[in-house]
Amino acid sequence: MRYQAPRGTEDVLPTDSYKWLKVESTFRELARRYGYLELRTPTFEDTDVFLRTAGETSDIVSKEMYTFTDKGGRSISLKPEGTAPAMRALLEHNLCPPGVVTRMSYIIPIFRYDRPQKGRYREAHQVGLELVGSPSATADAEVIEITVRFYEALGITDSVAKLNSLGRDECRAKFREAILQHSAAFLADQTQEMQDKVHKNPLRLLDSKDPAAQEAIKSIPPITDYLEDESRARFDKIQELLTDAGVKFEVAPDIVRGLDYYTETVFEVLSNKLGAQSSLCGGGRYDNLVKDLGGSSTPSVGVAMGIERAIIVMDEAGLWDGGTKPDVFVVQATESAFKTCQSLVRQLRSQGLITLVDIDGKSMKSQLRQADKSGAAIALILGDDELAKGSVQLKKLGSSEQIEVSIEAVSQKVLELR
RNA sequence: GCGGGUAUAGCUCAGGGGUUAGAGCGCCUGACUGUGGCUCAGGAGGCCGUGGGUUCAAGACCCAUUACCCGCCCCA
Repeated sequence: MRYQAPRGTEDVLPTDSYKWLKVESTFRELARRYGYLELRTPTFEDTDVFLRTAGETSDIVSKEMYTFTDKGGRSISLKPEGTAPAMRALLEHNLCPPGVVTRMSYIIPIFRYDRPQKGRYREAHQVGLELVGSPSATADAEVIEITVRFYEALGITDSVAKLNSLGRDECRAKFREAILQHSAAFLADQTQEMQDKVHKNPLRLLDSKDPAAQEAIKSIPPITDYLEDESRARFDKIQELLTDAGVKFEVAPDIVRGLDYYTETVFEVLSNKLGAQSSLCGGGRYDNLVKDLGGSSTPSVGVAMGIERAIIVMDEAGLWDGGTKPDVFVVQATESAFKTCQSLVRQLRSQGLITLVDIDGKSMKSQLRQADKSGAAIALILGDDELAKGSVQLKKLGSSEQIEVSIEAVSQKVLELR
């Protein structure tokens, strides 16, 4: 136990990786059906990509990035989130000119230097979607719908999609003002750090877990009361579209998100199985991000879903149907059967059957134990008697049924019975 | 970054100053000829997280450190 994985990172062991494959393949299949093509971007980016987009007031960018200077003197950061790099790539390759709608997906590691906890790691993984270039409410609804379908497909049923609108610049300014007014008395008692935080971004007060903060903001009307007509109309339209699509959601004024680039729509899916971390995913509309990166105005909406968090919730809900099991284990009963066993194994594998065989010359008893432990559905036993008859014993593990089949017919028989 | 808890076998955990550190599960071997699971018998496997200190004596007490867990913060 000399070396350990670095703090906040984890190994996915061979016995658990099927969970990751399940989450990723479920996501890929869903993305495929909605026409989202996969984008792959580098693990690190110029630090500016994040400074220009996620915002100075976000903790993620201001204090949680893995930033270093490379040997060429460039400031580099491991990516703490996926949207800004995705937009950088689109811009760089000219894939989002005005008027063009682009759908893309990604599966990435993210890095944040934070104190690890249940559901919170220094290296985490996300699957995400970006619907780029559309200002319409239908786009927001599409992304939210896919998100909810994703969790449905994984069997996660007790989580709730929460939806809010942060409006645009003008109404948000008015709302910030209202928060500051209502919370002035509360803030006076707070630490300097807290005061600074709220003054930089008053919205952050809304999702505070501090009961005193909750009390202070109780009397503030929801932000949706401040929305301009256009934003109001979009928010209503999204809800209508989601309702039509049979997507369950709740409107939640306390959903504000931690990245500064969001405009209007924001949403999360929450679960109570994640300890202090309640959100399974987060997303929203980011109409200014591409412009912030030096492109033309490109209204867009996206979502990022945590893989580890989905797995935690599925673990606790007992939603796994087990990993990959071998179809068949070939047991060599006598020494002289070695070559025939080997060729039988090759034959089975060429048929696409997951086939295991002992490689250490263990006793037959041991081989059958291995077969049992492996979870193989069938054991094929081959010794001198079978060699003479050109047959094998086919044993259904889990029952004690055993039949003799000719060696020519054995692949077919295993395919039928596995 | 702040506060609290935990660290003993592959896993879950006992042992709380005094010989060679234990249990359950798991693993390996065997119970006469070529048959797994159940049972029984035997066996392997421990820098008692790491470093220092106190003591005749430390797995145990003290300090530090690292990791994990729980809260704050933050969020995937």
